[in-house]
Amino acid sequence: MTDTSNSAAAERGSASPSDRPYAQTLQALRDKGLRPTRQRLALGRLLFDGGDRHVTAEALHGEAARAGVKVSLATVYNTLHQFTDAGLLRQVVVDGGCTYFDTNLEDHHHFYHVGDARLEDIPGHGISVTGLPDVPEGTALERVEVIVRVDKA
Amino acid sequence: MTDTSNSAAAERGSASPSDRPYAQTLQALRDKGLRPTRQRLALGRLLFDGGDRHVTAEALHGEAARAGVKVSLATVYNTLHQFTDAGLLRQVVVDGGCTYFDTNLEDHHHFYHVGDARLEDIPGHGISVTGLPDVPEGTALERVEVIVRVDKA
DNA sequence: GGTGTTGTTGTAACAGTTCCAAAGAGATGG
DNA sequence: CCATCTCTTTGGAACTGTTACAACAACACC
Repeated sequence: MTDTSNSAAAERGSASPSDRPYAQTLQALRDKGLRPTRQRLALGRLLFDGGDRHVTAEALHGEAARAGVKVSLATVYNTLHQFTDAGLLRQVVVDGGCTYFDTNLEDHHHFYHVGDARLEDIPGHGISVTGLPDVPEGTALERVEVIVRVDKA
Repeated sequence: MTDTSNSAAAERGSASPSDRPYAQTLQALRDKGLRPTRQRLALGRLLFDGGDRHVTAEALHGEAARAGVKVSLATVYNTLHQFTDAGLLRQVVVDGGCTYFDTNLEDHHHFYHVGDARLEDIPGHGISVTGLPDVPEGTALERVEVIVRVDKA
């Protein structure tokens, strides 16, 4: 029963990402020479379907399990790192203890909810940091991170 | 850009720090109802003698050992947290893996040297972050952290 | 299909940190 | 100075998030 290979035909994505959740992931995996395996695609869908997200490895692992996708924690870690290397995710550091991965690749900053260890994008692009001195001798700027720590009022 | 007078150094150093290195620590411990034990005083001296510092628990432990002070790692952790609670230290988060404690209590920001996992104060107080939206409903601002990640050029 | 390459997985290893129960040091009142 | 009570310190076990590893599975290619 399988003449239904239209999804394969549709893969060459130049349309909006919400259109075909896999398209973006698929393309990026190809570009990086990573095989589009069941696990990677499933995780890709969880990550990139819907809006911007901030996940930890453990959280994503649980989510996958709940969604009926059988993936090992090791694979979740591998995949998150591969996605990061492939430029599909960004790693955000806010708190010892665990690592957050952000699907929003734009230059932006975060609110960090101290109480529930949750990360939230700061909306808008109006933020700017002024008065920064030159970086130390012999170093190059990598990124400026602004983390606004907030807690329950 | 404000004038760069160092008020922390002033507050701390007006009575020549090398003179009575314990004084500040002692007083703060008293205020918090913590006994001024050998360990706490020794660590206090290592931390507050000299300029602003950024230490990890492990680093301070090693330093203490090298200085001939016998302190267990558990005590170093305890002490760092107690000092933080007492308002003598500030905890800075830059990278998973380990926790940094900063003796500089002023409102300031950091360069983070990615390569050697080292933290450095950003000199001057001219930095300001503009364009920040209001904090999310039901939360209160705790702190704005700016971390300028730099790496070997 | 065989065969080599790439992925996945469970588990062990690891690092930093915290927890814990027992021993030690400091304060307090006689 | 002793008894006693409380606060500290300590070593080691336990825990957590993460990485390493070796065996097994899946796929691509001839």
